[in-house]
Amino acid sequence: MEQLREMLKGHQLRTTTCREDVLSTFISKKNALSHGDLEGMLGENYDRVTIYRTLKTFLEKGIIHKVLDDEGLRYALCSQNCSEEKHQHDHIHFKCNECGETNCIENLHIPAVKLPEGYMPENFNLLIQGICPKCKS
Amino acid sequence: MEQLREMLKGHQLRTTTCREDVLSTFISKKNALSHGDLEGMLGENYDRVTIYRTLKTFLEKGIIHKVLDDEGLRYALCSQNCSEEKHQHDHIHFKCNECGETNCIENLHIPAVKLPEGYMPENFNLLIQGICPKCKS
DNA sequence: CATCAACATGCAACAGGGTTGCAAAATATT
DNA sequence: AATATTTTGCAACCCTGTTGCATGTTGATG
Repeated sequence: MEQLREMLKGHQLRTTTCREDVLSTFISKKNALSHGDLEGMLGENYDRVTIYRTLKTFLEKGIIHKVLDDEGLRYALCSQNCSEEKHQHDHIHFKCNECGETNCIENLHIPAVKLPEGYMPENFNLLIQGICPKCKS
Repeated sequence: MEQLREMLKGHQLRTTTCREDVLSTFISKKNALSHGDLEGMLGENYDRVTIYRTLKTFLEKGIIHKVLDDEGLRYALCSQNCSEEKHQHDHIHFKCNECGETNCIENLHIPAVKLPEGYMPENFNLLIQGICPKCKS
């Protein structure tokens, strides 16, 4: 409750019930969530558009980041305290082909790739698909 | 011309002008293309739906594969001869933040990542964003 | 604790991506 | 040239995401 307000304030955001609810949903569910997921969970309380705008704001402020897989766009909490200026740009995501959940894998770096001459890489995004621990029987 | 027919036949596909045009567009442009890109180039000749279905067919037959970046979904030719059964599942894509083009980087493997216990990876997709050789001045 | 500017929300409307069903057209085969 | 099979175009539809504007909230100030 109180920590939600703190987090929002820390990013220069006013506290509103929608922002608190979206943020606490990201914290409790740990996997990446799409707008549709959030709408399913909170849609009776808030307008679709408000949820879109909340996500956009959180993105800009560095509270969440985009997660892409072959089904579309999702969002997940930034592990580090990212800010408007400085985003952590080195992500590994694992999508389970069984349960469909996508999770960030923390504490793991993407190994260096030596690109051909002339490429100047700025950030890396690795998506691994397979079976997650929960689903392997 | 003739090789297009051969490629289509090789995948058990009837030759139609739409398929030939889409395929030859992928061959001439080398970067990844979205449905919208193709519609822009060929849309006067073919219905949107036909282009969607062509892409879907090519995907299933292993002629093209999906490419994802933060802007959405695109498609690119499979380098190897993939088939319905066997897809090459190890892709590195480079998206230029300057010109917006996304390209496959061939002949480069994704280095092994040691995942936490319990994860069973099946395929890997690495998206690198930065500045491409053409745009670095 | 009342006031007020700045900001957030809901609503309506819209644009784009993507899918499905069905009738008409084109393909490959004989 | 005739036929079965596959493709196409069209209409209709759903989902995602955005914008403009009027109304409602927030938090800072006196």
